[in-house]
Amino acid sequence: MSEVQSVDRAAQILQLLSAESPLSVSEISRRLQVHRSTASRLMATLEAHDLVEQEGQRGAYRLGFGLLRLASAVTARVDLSRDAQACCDAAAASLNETVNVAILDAGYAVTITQTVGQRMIGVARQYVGQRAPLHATSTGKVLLACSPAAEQDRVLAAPLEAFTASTITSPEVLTAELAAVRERGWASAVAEWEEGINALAVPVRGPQGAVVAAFSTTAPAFRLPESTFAEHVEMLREAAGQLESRLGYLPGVRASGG
Amino acid sequence: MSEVQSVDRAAQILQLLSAESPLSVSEISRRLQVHRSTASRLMATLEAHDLVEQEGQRGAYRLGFGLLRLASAVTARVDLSRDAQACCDAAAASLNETVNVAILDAGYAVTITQTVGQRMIGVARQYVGQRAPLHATSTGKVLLACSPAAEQDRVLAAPLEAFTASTITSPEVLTAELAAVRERGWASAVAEWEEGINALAVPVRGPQGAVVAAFSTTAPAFRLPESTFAEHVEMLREAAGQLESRLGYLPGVRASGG
DNA sequence: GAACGCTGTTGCACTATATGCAACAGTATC
DNA sequence: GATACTGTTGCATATAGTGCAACAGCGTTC
Repeated sequence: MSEVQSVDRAAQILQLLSAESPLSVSEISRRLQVHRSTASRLMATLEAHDLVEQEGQRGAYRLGFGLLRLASAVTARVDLSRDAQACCDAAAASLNETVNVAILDAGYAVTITQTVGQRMIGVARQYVGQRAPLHATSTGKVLLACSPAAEQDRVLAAPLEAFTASTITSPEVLTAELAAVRERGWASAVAEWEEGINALAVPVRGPQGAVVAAFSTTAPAFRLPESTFAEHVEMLREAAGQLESRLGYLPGVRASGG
Repeated sequence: MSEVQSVDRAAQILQLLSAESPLSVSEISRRLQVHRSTASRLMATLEAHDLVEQEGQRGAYRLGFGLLRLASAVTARVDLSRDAQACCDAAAASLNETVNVAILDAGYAVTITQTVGQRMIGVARQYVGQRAPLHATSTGKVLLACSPAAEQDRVLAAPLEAFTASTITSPEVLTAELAAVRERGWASAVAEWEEGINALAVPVRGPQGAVVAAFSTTAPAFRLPESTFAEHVEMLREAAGQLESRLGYLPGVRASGG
C-alpha cells in the first residue's frame, strides 16, 4: 500500500486516462472502487492543477496540458532529447518503421523519443517514458553491453525475468549475447520482450565517445525478419551517426565495437 | 482551497520540481509548510508512480519519466503536434529565435510545441502546456480573430486583464485589432503579455481550410522591433506553409485574410 | 575524534481531512 | 412520465494523513 492513499488514487486516475481517454467520473469511481463523490473531488483537484480537463459540460475527463509543462521539464533535463527527436523523425521516414532513442536510467532502458512508423500510426505501442528491461530489449542490450563491468555484473546477478518464451533468462547466455553485441556493434531482440515484435538497436556516442543512448527500430517480426537485420542495421547506424554528429561525436576517436 | 488537500500538495510538488530541480525533502517541506515526514511520504507516493525520482541515495528529488508517459498521451491526442515539432525546429533554425505552435483550447492559446532559438537556450521561458490569454498574445489574437463571432463576443464581453502597461484592455480597441489581424493575416504582441518581449504569429490551416493553430516567434523587443515585422512574418508564413502542407491544406482553397 | 547541524525515515497517537451517504438537478432513453 | 444514470455538494463520521519524537546517517567545523 502506498504512503498517501489519496495521492495514490490521483496518480491512478492519471494512468487510467493515459491508457483510455476520455473517462467519466462514474467510470473512474468504478475502476478505483471509490464513491462517485470521492472521484469527483479527486478530479476537481487534478483539474485545478491542469492535470486533467473536462470535455464539454457533462463529463468526460481527459488528461490536461499541465502535464506537457511538467514533461517539458523532464525532457529539458535530458540533453539529447531535442536532437534525438529530429533524428527519429528522419529515420522513421527512411526505415518506414517505428524508431526510438533510449537512455540508461536506474537499471532500465528508458525511451526518451519515439517516432511511429507510417504503417503503425494509431496502433503503435507508446514507449516514451517506459522503463524497459535491459536483458530483453535491443536498446537494453546495447546500453548494458557498453556499460561498466560492475553494472553488467549487477544485472547478471539478478533474476532475469522471462517476458516471452524467447527471453534470455540464463546469465551465461546473456553474457555471450552481450559479448556478441560488443563484437558486432548492434543488438537484436527477437520476440524477447513482446510476442511477435522484433527490434534492432545500435549505440549512440557522445562527445567523449562514451555510449550515451541507443537508437532502435521496432516492428512486427514478419516485417523485420532476421534475414533483413543487416540492411536495417546499416540504416540505423546512419541515423545514429546523424545524432552523434549533432552531439559532437567524431567517428574514429576511441571507437569500440562496430 | 482545493478539494483534496494532499493531492493539491502533491501537484504543488510537481510544479516546484518543474521550476527548479532537484529539490530535497526538507526544502519541499519548507516551501509547502508541512512537516518533513509529510513531505517524505508525499514524495514516496509520487515516486511509486514514477512521477518523481531520487537522484543518488540521499535526496534530492527530480521529476520522473512517468510524466513523459502521461504527456505522450496528451500530445498523441493533439493530431498536429508531431508535424508541428519538426516545423518548429526548422523555423527556429532559419529565424534564429524561439518558435511556437499554439492551439485554441477552452478560451486560451495553449502552446503544444516549442523550439527555443539558439540564442535563448537555457534562458528561454517554457511555453509548452502554458495557457496564454487570447487578447494579450500574438497566437491568441490569431486564434481569436479566426474564431466564430460567438467566441469573439465571449472574450470581448469578459474583463480584459492587463498584464503590462501595453496590454489591450478596451473591447473596442481589441475589436479593431482583430479586424486588422484578419485583414493582414498576422498578429503581433508588443510587450503586451510580458515586458520587453515581442511576438508575431500567423494562422495555420487544416485540410478544410479552417484555422487550427497559430505559428509564432518570440524574442526580446530589441531583436524583434516593429521595423522587422514584415520580414519575420514572411518567414513565419513560409514555416506555417510547411506545416499546412503536411496537414493537407491546399493554399488558394477558401483562403481568408492574408 | 567530538560536536553540531541538517538530512530522510518511521512508529505511534491524535486530529483534521477525506470519505461515503443522501439528496438534488440534469440528461438520455424507453 | 418513468427509469436509469450522471456529477455535484452539504453534512456527519471514520479513517487516513499528519506532526511529533526518535533514530541513523552524512557533512562540516573545531
